[in-house]
Amino acid sequence: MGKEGKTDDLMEKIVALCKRRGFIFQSSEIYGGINGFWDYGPLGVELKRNLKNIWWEDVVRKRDDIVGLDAAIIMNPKVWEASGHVGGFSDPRVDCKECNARYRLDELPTRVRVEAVIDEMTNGTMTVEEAVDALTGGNGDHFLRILKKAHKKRTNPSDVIEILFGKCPQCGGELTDARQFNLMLKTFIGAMEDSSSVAYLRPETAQGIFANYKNVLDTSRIRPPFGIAQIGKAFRNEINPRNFTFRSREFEQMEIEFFCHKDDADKWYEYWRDARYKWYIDLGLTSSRLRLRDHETDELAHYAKSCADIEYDFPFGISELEGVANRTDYDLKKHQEHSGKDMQFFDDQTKERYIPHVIEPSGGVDRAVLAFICEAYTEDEAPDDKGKMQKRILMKFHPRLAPIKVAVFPLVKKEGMPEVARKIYDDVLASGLTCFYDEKGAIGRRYRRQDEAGTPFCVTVDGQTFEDQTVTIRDRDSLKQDRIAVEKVVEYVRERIG
RNA sequence: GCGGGCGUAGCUCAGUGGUAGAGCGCCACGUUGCCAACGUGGCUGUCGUGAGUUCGAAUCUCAUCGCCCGCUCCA
Repeated sequence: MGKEGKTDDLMEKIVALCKRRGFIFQSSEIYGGINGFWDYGPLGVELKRNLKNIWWEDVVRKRDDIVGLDAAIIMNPKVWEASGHVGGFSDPRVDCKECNARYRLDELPTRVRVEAVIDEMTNGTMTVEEAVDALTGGNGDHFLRILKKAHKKRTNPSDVIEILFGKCPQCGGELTDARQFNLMLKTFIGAMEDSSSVAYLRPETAQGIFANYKNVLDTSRIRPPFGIAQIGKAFRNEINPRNFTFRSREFEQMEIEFFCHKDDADKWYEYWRDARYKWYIDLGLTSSRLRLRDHETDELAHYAKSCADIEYDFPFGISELEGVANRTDYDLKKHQEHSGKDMQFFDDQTKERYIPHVIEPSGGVDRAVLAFICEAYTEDEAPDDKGKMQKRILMKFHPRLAPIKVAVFPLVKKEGMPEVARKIYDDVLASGLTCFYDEKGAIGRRYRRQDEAGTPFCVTVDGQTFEDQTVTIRDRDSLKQDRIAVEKVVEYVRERIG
């Protein structure tokens, strides 16, 4: 009820599966939930951890030009002043209730200002157009109409003020009260809650890297071009969290700040843009739903010279997974100004002293996890025990990402099969692969449960196991079974995980 | 933040003022021998939360929290 026409909505099915199988739960659900926060369940945490580990392996451990960092979530508030997060976004805003236009409070004229301008207009020292311009910066259709009419009819100035003041300059609608918009979550350091103890939960991980750039340079014997990588939580007090975990108030970023000479910045930008795009493809986002999009010049943030988004076509629309930006020397320069510390690098070969430019590949961990979940979600048909085709739901995770790599079953729960299966299970666990043992219910049902968990391989102990020490191993996607020696199970799986 | 829709068992939902239900699931036992099997028995709810109206509220009213859609926002 109330879901007419949406019962087969893909995103709803995915959210339902995530809960049913223990991938993702709403935070604090037993207390009615809390908007914009999510918990990862037993399968979800494995999936997310696999993704982060693969990223870390690929961008830190397998490279000699990137080092890792794990900075604190709470930093000196001056960091956020330097980065522009405190100043730029904390002005009070008012909205028009009619047309939803949003204004900074200081963009709107005060009553005194309205009185003064109308006064000038009445005296003839200002034209109607100039008056509108003075009051609204030229963007006030409603004000223009009212003032023109008032001018022609010589309306009493105080009546005009009453009509205009506190109304939307564009449509004349009612305005809301002024409200503060600051997307940083705030807390207090120490026991006293006053303005001197205010601190912020970081709204991005990048600043922790910039603030430590000098420390890393001085201690790790590394020099440009080099990168610092970090995975960590960030917090934004989003006005409207939406689309499952896609826009959350607490989220995790995986981010590289890559420092290089200005002359090499374009080259490194292109390198990282293409490398990061390929990374997602290699992990299984092979479909046409992934795309790389360069930003138009007018779309660029004030600190970026160029920027590309790696985007995924989610069931709710095309949205950004990762942004790769050429941030120039903007951030280090800002921190040099605000901290008074020299951020220059001295190249003793070229004898050049410079502030490095920064290429930033910044990805959302939760967004990537969600994209891999959406990509993996598959409905197909498989025969039941009578050969009749039944709907099957499976998660086609890349084996590297799959939360559980292998499940082990006895074909039936007797004749010593559970004991043999248990032994295989223990051996697989000891090898370091995630493994799941299940002996409950019919074999077909156990296979289907693992399909929904995205487990790529299921090993089954049957009667033949006792004759020749072999088991069947079933492929999640094709349903095909191979018969292999018991001692080859780990090797078989490892070969296919890659 | 604005407008609209919605909230009943783990899941999907029925129930429109009079004893909270179905299917699936889950658990146990038996049967069963490779893809959501069958039989028998069992488990599950502050009807999102709080207040109000009423003899009586899952049902009507208000508030609140959460979810979905469209705008808005995303430094």
